[in-house]
Amino acid sequence: MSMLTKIRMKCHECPIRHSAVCASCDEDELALLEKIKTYRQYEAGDIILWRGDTLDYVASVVSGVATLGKTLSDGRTQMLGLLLPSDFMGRLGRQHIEFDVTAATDIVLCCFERKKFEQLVLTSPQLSRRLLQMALDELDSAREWMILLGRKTAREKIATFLHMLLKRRQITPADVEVKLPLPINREQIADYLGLTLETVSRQMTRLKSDGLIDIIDRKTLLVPSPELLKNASGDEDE
Amino acid sequence: MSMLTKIRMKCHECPIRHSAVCASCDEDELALLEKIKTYRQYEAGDIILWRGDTLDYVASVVSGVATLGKTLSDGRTQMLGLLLPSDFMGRLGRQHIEFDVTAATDIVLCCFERKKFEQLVLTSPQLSRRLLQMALDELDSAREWMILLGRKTAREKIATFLHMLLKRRQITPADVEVKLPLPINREQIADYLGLTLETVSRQMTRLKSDGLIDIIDRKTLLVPSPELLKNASGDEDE
DNA sequence: CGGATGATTGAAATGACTCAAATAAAGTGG
DNA sequence: CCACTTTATTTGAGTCATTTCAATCATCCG
Repeated sequence: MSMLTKIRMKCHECPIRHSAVCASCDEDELALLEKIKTYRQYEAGDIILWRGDTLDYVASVVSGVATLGKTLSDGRTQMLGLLLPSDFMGRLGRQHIEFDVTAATDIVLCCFERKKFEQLVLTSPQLSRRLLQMALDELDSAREWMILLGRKTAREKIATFLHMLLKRRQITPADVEVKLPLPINREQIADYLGLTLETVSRQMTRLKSDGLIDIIDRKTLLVPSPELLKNASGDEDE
Repeated sequence: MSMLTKIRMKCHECPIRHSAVCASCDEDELALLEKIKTYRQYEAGDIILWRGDTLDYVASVVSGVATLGKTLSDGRTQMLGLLLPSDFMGRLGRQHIEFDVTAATDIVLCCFERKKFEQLVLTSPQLSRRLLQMALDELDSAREWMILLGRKTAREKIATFLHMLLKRRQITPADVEVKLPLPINREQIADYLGLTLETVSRQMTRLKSDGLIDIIDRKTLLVPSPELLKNASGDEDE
């Protein structure tokens, strides 16, 4: 991990001010958070936390992408979540982390010392309510992913993944061509979807030849119609 | 759903008093809960909630087993969780439920009117903390299941499932023969593990011929050594 | 006993995997 | 800026685990 320019930022100017764990905090609570926060940066590929590490900090992703994963003893790896800007990492009331956290791209974290943060949660109903809400949201997406892992075909998995990225990026009209940057490589996609990287590659070229996506380069796709992608994802129309 | 004898019970006598959502409530809070609770019973096979139903109640499982599942438009089903005694069902702040909830066995629920319960949560830090803790625990187990669904072999899936049932039932010494009742049938196991019922059946007979389990009848196994089962589950020793 | 439902077993098909090789893109250092 | 190495991705051919479809067996229950 190399040293980069230290970041300082006021919470008011923070890009995730209204979507992160602090979203529903008022000015007073924000001031308290401001006092205990520090920014940290990691470069793509850096391990942020190893499974079993002591959890001295909890953090919000400010910019960049991290992955949450676990590896079985024989090397099989399953990614359990992508941490995108405004996502929260770290579990309250737990000394040790259960998973490996890795920086998929260069990333900036807004870190809070765990003990102090927990203290704050006890006194701030806003914060604890927001935390519960975020945990429940995470639970919902974990369950969505269980359906994907357990029941979807390789093609549906890829389509779901891409459509999910699309949704998380921005609100886009369903029928307009969109450029979609991929934050992770084929192997990581495979680990996220419970596939091999070869299958990921094959299914992506298949989606391409079916006209659902266009591959500009390794890390950039063009999606002519998000709607079509969704239709290929196996989800019922909601 | 047939009418059974109405149940009444004092919270003090409740078998899940110290493990359910009310676990860390004090006497005062308990008294408030007592006022808004009602018991409901369902028979094995009853649908407790359909996806999309209005969520008027939240509830704890007192006895019996329920399943939480979702079905894709073409009929593929994935079970997302087993609700065992002391588990909580219902999501705060949500009008509608996302999943189907089905009684796998005869079941007794301790129900709270959602609105009143949410009111109570706002005023009881004990309750809201416990709720957060339970949500995080559920998140952990959903993630464990993601590893199972994404990366484990059929055999490992069955072994993991059986070992999980064993763990949830009671604290048993790892090397003593245990009787293990199965709360769900082969098809439901298949839906839980992302398999077909034929594969479940085949792998169970294989585990039997390997001496890891003994099949007493459809719904009852004998596990000579939980430790051996764990070894077959693919999890690293923790 | 008979009929229904649940579980097992068999044979064949298949989707995804493994292993291996070929391309493509991204660094690296002169 | 170009050869060279390294890493990421694609493509191919063959294999294998699980599924699918079909039939049999077992168990439960009126």
